Amino acid sequence: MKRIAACVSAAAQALQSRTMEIYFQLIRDADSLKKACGELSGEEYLGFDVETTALEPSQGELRLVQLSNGTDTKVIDLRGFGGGIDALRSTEELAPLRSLLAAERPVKIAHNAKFDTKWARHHLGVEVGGVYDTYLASILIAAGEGDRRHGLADVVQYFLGRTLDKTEQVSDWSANELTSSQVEYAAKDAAIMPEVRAKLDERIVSDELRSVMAIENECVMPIAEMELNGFFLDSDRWREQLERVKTTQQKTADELQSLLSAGVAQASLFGRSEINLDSIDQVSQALENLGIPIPSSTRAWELQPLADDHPAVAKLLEYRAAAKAASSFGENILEFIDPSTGRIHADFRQIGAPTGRFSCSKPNLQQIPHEAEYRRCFRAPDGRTLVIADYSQIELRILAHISGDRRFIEAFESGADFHAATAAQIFGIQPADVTPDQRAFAKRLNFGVVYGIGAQRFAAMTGLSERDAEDTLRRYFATYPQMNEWLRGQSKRVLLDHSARTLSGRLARISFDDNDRRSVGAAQRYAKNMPIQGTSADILKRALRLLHDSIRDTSAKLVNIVHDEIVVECDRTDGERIEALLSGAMRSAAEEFVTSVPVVVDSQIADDWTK
DNA sequence: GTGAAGGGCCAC
DNA sequence: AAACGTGGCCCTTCAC
Repeated sequence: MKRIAACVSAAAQALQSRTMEIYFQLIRDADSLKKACGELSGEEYLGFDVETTALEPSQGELRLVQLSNGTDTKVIDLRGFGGGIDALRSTEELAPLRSLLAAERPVKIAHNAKFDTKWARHHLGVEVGGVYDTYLASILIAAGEGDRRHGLADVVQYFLGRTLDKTEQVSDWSANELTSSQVEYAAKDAAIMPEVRAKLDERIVSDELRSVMAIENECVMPIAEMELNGFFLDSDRWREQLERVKTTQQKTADELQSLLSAGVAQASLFGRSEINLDSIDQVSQALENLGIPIPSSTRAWELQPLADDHPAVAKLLEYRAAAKAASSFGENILEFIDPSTGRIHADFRQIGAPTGRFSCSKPNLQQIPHEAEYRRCFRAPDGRTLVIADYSQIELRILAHISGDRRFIEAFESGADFHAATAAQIFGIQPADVTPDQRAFAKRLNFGVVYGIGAQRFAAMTGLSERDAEDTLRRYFATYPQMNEWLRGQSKRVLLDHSARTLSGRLARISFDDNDRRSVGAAQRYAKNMPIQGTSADILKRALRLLHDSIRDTSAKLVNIVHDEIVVECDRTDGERIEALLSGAMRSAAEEFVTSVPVVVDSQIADDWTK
């Protein structure tokens, strides 16, 4: 065994520097691997890290796997195993490593474990069991406060007061012979993890975040798998749709150009004006030249009222819609199709928002327009089918449960049309007598309340006078007194404890400027919304774990999630069975948190992602 | 050329 | 011109 004394510099303010001794063993053969895995298998926790030649598992080589109990570190060079990277998945030589990784104990500690587990899953064919993600732990502890970064070096600096050298991270991991500096770096990264975990976990415990930490850790592998699975996009269908959009855009662009240049006498001499239709400045100027009163912004909801009287405004709105479709939902998405799988492997951030919601990018599969023309392009490949399930009004159910509001709960218990039921309660009429207008009204109120809407905004939204809007909100809250109490309580409490929590205990630290009414108001609205939005995220994450476990040995693969919706792909013959497993997992997850209101999951089996 | 900020708009 | 919450992406504009 090689012994290296690695000097790790202490925090600047420390009085003495500290020397940490790292023992590591470089493993390149089956016998040593078996022995090493045996030595580590009794540990409760192991630092786990990998070094790779690319960022995407399908595009590179898994070169090193490091495992460490903190003092004894094994650096496994996979170059020597199984005769090439394509054979790693099946080679018997790696069986001891696979079973160590697959076991629930020892728990594997990794920083952004999604990355490491994806590589293990893709190249070693193993699902990593028992994960502790120090990256997610750091984010949970920060709870949205401050602009701290959460890279491993940042976390080590912040929590251990030491500086971690990451310069070798981007070195050449494909070289035949790795340098001693590379191997040492690899060893150190894994070796430090148990200590990082211990330190972070003290905070997890003292901040009462154990329960939400468990939810996050157990969600890592489902998300890793989902990203590896990818979502099939029919590029022919997408191109057809894109052609239609482009034609519309071209046509509306031409029409808008001529309408706008009418205000400028000499503009259309050569048939084309030089107005950039994507420039707010130029378009506003042109509208002004036409004598059209320009609102202080040119957002759609501002322009809409002017559209009836001014054809140029109507055309502008039409153009904007087409331009948006052609840019945000155009050619670019096709570039994300991985040539080796023919599918889109988007990047999901597990704690994308401090509320706990996921975010998604490259591309953002959570903002694909709802219209069937777009959604039908995401489909099951031949022989497969999609199973789509979403929670019915989950946020309103959470609000009903959290606040314990009797009448709001009753509106759900009736099992009838929820918005109609609330309309009946608000207007004091029989459910059968609710008009479509009244129902739409109640619907907007119900959703507005979740976001802490005020009378002013509600008035603008509905066309009511501000007085009438106030009256309506008053009547709404008089109808649901316990909900009103809860919302007011959140408003009040945030001023004292500067935080809010979800039902899993997920924490949001909320700062505001006492002297700034807008800042206080924003904090109060956030304190009302965060527990609701965040509990919904808790539920989805819990559902993903239950689903993951229940479809493990089936043909089903998780392919997308959108806040309250899960999309699974499976063999055609499996559809009904998987639909039952999916809606069962979702219902069970929600019922762990929401007990005083029925939970409803709508599901269907479909060839494509339309409803 | 690159990057940040602002405006706008898609999703839930 | 949003005092309705959470994101990401595209475009223009402007600074370096």
